[in-house]
Amino acid sequence: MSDKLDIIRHREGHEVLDYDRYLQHLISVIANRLTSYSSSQYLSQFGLGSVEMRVLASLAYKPNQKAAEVCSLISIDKAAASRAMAKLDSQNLLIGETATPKGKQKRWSLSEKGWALHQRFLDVVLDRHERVVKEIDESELVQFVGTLHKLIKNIETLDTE
Amino acid sequence: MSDKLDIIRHREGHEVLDYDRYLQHLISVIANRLTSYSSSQYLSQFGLGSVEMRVLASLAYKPNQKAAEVCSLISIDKAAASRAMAKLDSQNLLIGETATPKGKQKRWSLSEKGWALHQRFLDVVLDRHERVVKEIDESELVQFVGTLHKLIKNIETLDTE
DNA sequence: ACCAAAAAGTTGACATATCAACTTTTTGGA
DNA sequence: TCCAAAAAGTTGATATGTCAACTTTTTGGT
Repeated sequence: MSDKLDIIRHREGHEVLDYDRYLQHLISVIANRLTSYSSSQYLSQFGLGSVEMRVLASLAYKPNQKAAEVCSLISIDKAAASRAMAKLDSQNLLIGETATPKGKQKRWSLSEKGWALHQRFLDVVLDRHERVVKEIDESELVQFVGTLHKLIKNIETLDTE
Repeated sequence: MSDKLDIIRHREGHEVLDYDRYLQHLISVIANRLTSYSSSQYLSQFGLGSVEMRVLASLAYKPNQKAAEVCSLISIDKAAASRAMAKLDSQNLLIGETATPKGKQKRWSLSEKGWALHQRFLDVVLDRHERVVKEIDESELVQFVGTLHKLIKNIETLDTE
């Protein structure tokens, strides 16, 4: 048991959570707000939700990927990816190429239309990001991102201990 | 336009998101994993979900609160709070007291049974927290929490600009 | 005390995230 | 080449988070 950054306070004889220090709470509040706000931006501006836009962005980042590789890159469930890619494909935002002429499974990339949407998406992402990190200087952000990566590493082993 | 901690990379003539630096992505991955893992812990151990447990914990932190005050403290929607409190109350985990004998709206606190469950909840929270922050030292966590609070402040004004 | 307005709470709907079960496709050994 | 096993993908279900519409309760002015 470590006493570093104690997340327990005492109140009238009871132990209670200290919300101001409880990482999971703080992180979840931020993530929920960001996801919700982004989703409403994407839906109103592009007619697609945040899942679809994240998949699209992942295929810009790394084209010619299988569905499973998209899942791995952006930490999304294969069920969500399946539905999102079906929707993107139905709107001709993707190009799917099979390894052989008779193959069924495809590697996906963005179509022209997909790339055009991706550029508009980036504009929205950057504008929002600027507002989110406003008045936080670069060195602090670098440190912060470093800690996020450490947390992700710890979280990967959560259910194996 | 600021160039601090650029979240855009260039790849084959295209601008793409740099996932390793894109805060929203990193934060969401952590929050989703933590919420999902916590929820399964609470459901299997207590038969209640994370929404119910968060409301319970908030009434430990600050007893004798109205539903709206619970919402404000833990940043939860009043719809979710309404459903969670109905469930907690149905299991006799709460005590509700009206301001006057004929009043209808109640201020909520934990019952004996509620406090007992809260103690078990804290054990689970602390165990998980230890694993999440493993090998990250206190000064780094203090800095990290400071940045989280700055982000929360920025996020509060997201839709007003 | 009454009533209109405000606040609080409830209910239904939908987006996101995840799991489990099932189907389809691919892979690799005989 | 054939087939069993593995991998990949699809579909349905459920938990969380949020919004909007509606109902109930409280508040405050007369």
